[in-house]
Amino acid sequence: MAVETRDRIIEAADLLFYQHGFEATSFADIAASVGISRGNFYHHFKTKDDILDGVINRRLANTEQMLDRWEIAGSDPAERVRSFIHILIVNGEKIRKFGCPVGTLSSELAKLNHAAKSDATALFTLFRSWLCRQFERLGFGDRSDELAMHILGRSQGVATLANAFDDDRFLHHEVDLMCTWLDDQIAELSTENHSVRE
Amino acid sequence: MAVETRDRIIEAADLLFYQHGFEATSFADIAASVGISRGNFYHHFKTKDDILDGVINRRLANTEQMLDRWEIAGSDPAERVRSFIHILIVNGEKIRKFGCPVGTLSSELAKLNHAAKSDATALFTLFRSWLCRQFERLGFGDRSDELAMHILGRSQGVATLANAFDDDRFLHHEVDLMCTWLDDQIAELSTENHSVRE
DNA sequence: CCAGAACTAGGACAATTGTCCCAATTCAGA
DNA sequence: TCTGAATTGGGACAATTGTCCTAGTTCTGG
Repeated sequence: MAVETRDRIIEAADLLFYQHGFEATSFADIAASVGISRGNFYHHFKTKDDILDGVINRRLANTEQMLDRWEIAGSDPAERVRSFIHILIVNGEKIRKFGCPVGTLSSELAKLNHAAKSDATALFTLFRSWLCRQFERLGFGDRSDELAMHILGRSQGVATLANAFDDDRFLHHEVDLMCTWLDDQIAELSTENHSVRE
Repeated sequence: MAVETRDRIIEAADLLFYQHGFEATSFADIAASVGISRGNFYHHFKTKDDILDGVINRRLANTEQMLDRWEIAGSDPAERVRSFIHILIVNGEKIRKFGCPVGTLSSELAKLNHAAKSDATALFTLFRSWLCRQFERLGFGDRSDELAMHILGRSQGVATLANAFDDDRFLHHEVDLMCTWLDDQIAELSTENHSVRE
């Protein structure tokens, strides 16, 4: 069936774009990975940019689904933010090899001046607004987006260095620091509220 | 003279690799930028990888020089670390457009499985050990490398997000946070020392 | 069962890639 | 000034790129 092949192409392209980058991945590479002929591509995707769109949309959908799952998982917002932080460990091996899929794609598209750069940024925005929502529920009000960006940035930096140095210990240590930071923020917030009430 | 041309090639390649990435920059691009013929390249650089080596060595030399300048600038180690943090602001415009030169190159070479990846990591190591030295002088002992990696990671994350969102306010805010973090670390350290003495 | 749509394989196409050669020019040293 | 090395420009080269076409095959709805 058509949809199956299309999905298989996107799935293979997703992986290859992540592992080797968008520019460095050719039609031939994807075709070989899927096991279909190069020419067959044109029927499913008119241009390479179309495949990129497909890949980004797939990532957007998968990410949204993951965040939704965490949201309905019942645990408190702080626990959800911890889930986000722990992606670094869950995907630790891949991150050490290829970096963060979101950050590296965004960087590459920025350099290529690619039209889909804003779509890649939308992936970041998905995490950003989700994190922001969690902080709002924790009572951080206007500071929520700031905190969301902070933790998003921290994980990006950890991914970049863990990749550069292939360092698992660093990754774990920084995850601990981020969790501590989260606890501190929550603790500080509650003392603030106390002093406001008094 | 030969050296002049060679340097002009490396300088142009350095800029293009930073702005558009290594893979996306062709011989023709560099030649056009320098204003010499494509064929003339072969006399100076046998392969594209040779140019990359030249660029990385140039960056290594420039970085070392910059760090040395900061080191002899007389101010205390904390001030030096602040100098490092403020690169994010000094180079803010470029970073928002193209990301961190060190981090993005390192990521790209990791994905390309390129032989020069370790050389790119050496650029990180330059900053890492320099920062480590400053923390040691501040009295952080065994924790110095940890702190160096922490601040290195923070700035990487800030660069990635400032680039993705083209956000100058975020960049400035995070720089402030990093400086505050540094002050806190130093303050905590001095109270620790006090309690040890008592 | 059959017409038309969906799909596939294979290759053509011009453009670009990194690499390389060669003839012309410039330069340095005797 | 003369010689040989260093440098340069203008391509040639095969390989690969993204794009596109065409002729077959498979599938589906009536």
